[in-house]
Formats: sequence, C-alpha cells, structure tokens
Amino acid sequence: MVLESKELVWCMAGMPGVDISKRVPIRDLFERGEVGREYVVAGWVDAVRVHGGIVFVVLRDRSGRVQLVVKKNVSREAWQKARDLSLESVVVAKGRLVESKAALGGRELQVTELEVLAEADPLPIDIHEPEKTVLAKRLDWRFLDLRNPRNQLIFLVEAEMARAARQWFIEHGFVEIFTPKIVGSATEGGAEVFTVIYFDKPAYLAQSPQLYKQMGVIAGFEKVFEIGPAFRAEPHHTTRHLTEYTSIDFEMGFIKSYEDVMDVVEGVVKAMIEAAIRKYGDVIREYFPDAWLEPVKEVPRIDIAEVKQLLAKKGKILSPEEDLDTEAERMIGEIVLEEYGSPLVFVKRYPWNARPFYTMPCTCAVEGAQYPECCRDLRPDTPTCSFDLLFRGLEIATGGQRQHNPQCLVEQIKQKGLNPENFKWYIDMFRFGAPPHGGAGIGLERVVMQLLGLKNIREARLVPRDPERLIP
RNA sequence: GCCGCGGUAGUAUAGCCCGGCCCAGUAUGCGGGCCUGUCAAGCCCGUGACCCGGGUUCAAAUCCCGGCCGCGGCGCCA
Repeated sequence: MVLESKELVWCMAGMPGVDISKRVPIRDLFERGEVGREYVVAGWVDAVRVHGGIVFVVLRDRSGRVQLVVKKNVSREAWQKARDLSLESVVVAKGRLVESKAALGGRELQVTELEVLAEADPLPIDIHEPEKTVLAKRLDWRFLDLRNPRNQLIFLVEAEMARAARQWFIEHGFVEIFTPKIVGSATEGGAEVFTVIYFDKPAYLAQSPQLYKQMGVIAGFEKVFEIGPAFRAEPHHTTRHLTEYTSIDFEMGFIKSYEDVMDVVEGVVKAMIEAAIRKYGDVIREYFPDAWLEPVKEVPRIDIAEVKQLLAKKGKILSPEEDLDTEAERMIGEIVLEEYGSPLVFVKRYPWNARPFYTMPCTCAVEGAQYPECCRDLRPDTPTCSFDLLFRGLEIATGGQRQHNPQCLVEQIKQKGLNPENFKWYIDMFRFGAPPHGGAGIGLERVVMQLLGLKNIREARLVPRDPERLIP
C-alpha cells in the first residue's frame, strides 16, 4: 500500500504531539505514582490560573483532579498554550510528578509538553457550582452539568444500585426477562398511556411490565425479573414524577402469601442501599449532606388500618377505603423512623378501592376460600394482599399477590368497570394452570433520590422526561 | 388535570406593588492588560439583558389580555 497524505500517516501512527496511549488515570498519580517520573495525563480543563510566567491548570478526568504547573522558562510553547486555555477544553499533557506542599493532594505535574485536543467555547452554565443554575437550565446543558463530580456521582450510585439488584435476583434464582415496551392494550385500563402509531394501528408504550412478567411465571420460569423503562402519560408537575422511568420489576410463583413477596422486596432494596453505601458512602457524605447512609435493619410491616390509627392520633383522619395521600406518607415515614428507627416501612392490606383489578383480595387468600365466591362482592374497603414500600416518606415500591383464578379475574375486571373482552389474552393465561404468585415494582430513580436526599427526581434521571421536556 | 407563583446580559439576581429619576444596578462569566506559587488567585479596563404577541398611556422592564416556558403544591403514582 502506498501512503500518500500526511493525514493518512497520522491515522496509522496516531496524532502528533503527546502520546495519548501512555495516558494514566489522574488518581494513579496520587495512589501509585513515583515522584520524579514522567507521566501523561488527559482530561478536561477544570481551572486556569495565569500568573504571568507561570500558569496553573487544574486537569480533571473521571478519576480525579491534578494541578499542572506550566512554566515559561521550562517550555515556552506549553506555557503559551496553557495561558490561552478555555475552561472544559480537552488537553493531554506530559510532565514530571513532583511533591508540592502548596498543591492540592500534595503532588503536581511539572509540564513539559501540552496539546489541546479540543477547544471549548465559553460555558453556558456554571459547572463548578450547580446550585447556582436552575435545574431546568442545567438539564438543557445536561452533558456539561454531568461533568460536575457531584452530579456524576448520582449516576454512579444509580448504576451500582441497579447492579446490586440484578445480582440479588440472579443469586436468588430469578431469571432476567425482557418484555415488550410497545403494547396493544393498556395494562390497567387507565388513560395514562402514551399512544404511538404502530404501522396502521394504534398502540401504547408500556406503563408497566405487569402482565408480561406474570406471563413469565405462568410460562414456567417461576421467578422472573426485569430492569427496564416504564412510561406514564400523567401530566404531573411534581418533584417526584417522571413520564419515563426505570422500573425494577419481579414476579414469583408458588408463594404462600404476599409476605413472601415483601421478603424479596426487602432483600433487594436492602442490597441496593448497602451496595451504594459500601461503594460510595464516603463520597456521598461529601456531596450529599441529606443522604441516608446508615445500614437498614428489619423493615416494619404495618396494616394500613393501623397506619390510619397512628395518623389519627396525630390529627390526620382518613376513611377506611382511602389511599394514603402525600402528607400521610410523609407523616408515617417520620413516625416509623422515630418508633422503629427504620427509614423503610411496608404499608400492607390496601383497600380494594385503591388497587388495580389483578390484585388478590384477602377474601380469596384465606384457607378454604371458595372460588369464585370469594371475590363476588368486593367492597371499596375490602382488604387486599398488597403493599407499598415507603423510603423516607416516599413510595418507592408497590406490590402484592395477584389473582390467579380466571373466574375471579373476570369478576374483578368487571367490578373495576373494565371490559373483560379487552383482556382476553391475559385471562387466557390463567385457564391452563397458573400457580399462586405475586410480585412488585420498584422505582429506581426514587430509591436513588431518597437515598441521596435529592429534592427533585429529575436529578436522578440522566435525561429526564416530564410533561414539558422532550429535548434534549 | 386543578390551584398558586414566576420569566431582566452566558449564568444567578436587583428594579415591578406606587409607570417617567433605568439608553436598567450587582455578582460571576467572557474579552484586554499587569503579575513565577496560585488554588472560587488578585488588581485595573471593557463587554453584554427587560420571553413572544396584542392592548392602555404623552410615556411600559413596571399596568391589562393571550401564548409559550419555568417553579411549587395537590390529585395520582414508581
């Protein structure tokens, strides 16, 4: 082959200048770097301080920050480039590692060569102090916002929690499944689904993998889980709702009661919280003063009727068929923290009125229950085998036992005012041997939000979607 | 979806109630200058803005209407 152009030679041999393949992570300079040796580092320009013949450049990569010292009398060429650097430009530098009492971390790099790989325009937001810019504006420039270590940490924590959940499920015999997100019928019959055009038919974005994970159990996998997106077309303007979020879902067969399901939720959520604290506890403490960083002991499980009694003592009156409202959830979070020392609490036996059609009513889950009479005339306040999990006063998970008797299912669909015709394929699943089963869904961003003490769930979503925001 | 509050330089804000003293103040950024040990560097000089549309008025950043967007609360929810 004949090489004709200079560019082609560079392509084969690499760019001219400092050899980026010799690059070491900045943290290594402090942890195992030898003083006196030469190193190559590369990253973003975090700060530039020009003092005439000496320029200090703080360089940042994902592992940390180091001060580069660029002196005119060492390399005039490097010094000239350094004094013209704009913040967040990408540079690669070669220099000698030296001890310095004045430098952050006690070491700095005396630069001999400096290359600018990509110049940055003036920044539209202050990335050093995110709180100086409103969240909406930060989200417009999310890729810059995330260069801040605090903001990046949120997603390192999120990744670790998702990893811990996945590991917990696998270790406990759950099979990971991947269910459709384009669906032909709305799961729970509500209006809160996004419509999409699927060739010539209307279709919807899945608001939950609910019916499909049940299919997984009934299909014979017995225990399944999925970590995937869920879509809700509800125009909430709140600090805890997204229209697109990550749901950690599982479903398990051959359960004795919904207590078995709560055992799993408790196991998974504890594993997530412990993993985050183990891996990032110290850094979290540094950036998030409101974070929950204590190990979680046993999680109390309280009847909603009992919860309402506790609330009544504090002056909050709720009727038997009512769900807990926002204030009630916050209050019960405080009460449980005080009485049990737990940031987590299960509230169980929600009334039929407050639960979807597929929920197992307690009238069907008692010994000797007669199908389908047990579900015939459910009252609004009939207790169901269901629960919510609250973390620091916010709902982070919902679950329960599911109705697995096809006749009762039809009955319950009707009682919710829905048309059984629309759920034919779903009901059919229960006509060929469906074991007693249950499951739950955990909102990943909400867990992260509550652990770190974030004020807005949008911070816990890489690129959040809310009723207004579609870009970026 | 309902209720309330808001939209001023790249960013964050003052001014708005009580229209003219505002060709809009401050901080930071940005541009230029001085500076060889700074670390939110400092000092000097400069630059840059009233969300869009309509209305009231001699006069609108300021008052009124509509739109778009943002923030918070609620319902609801993960």
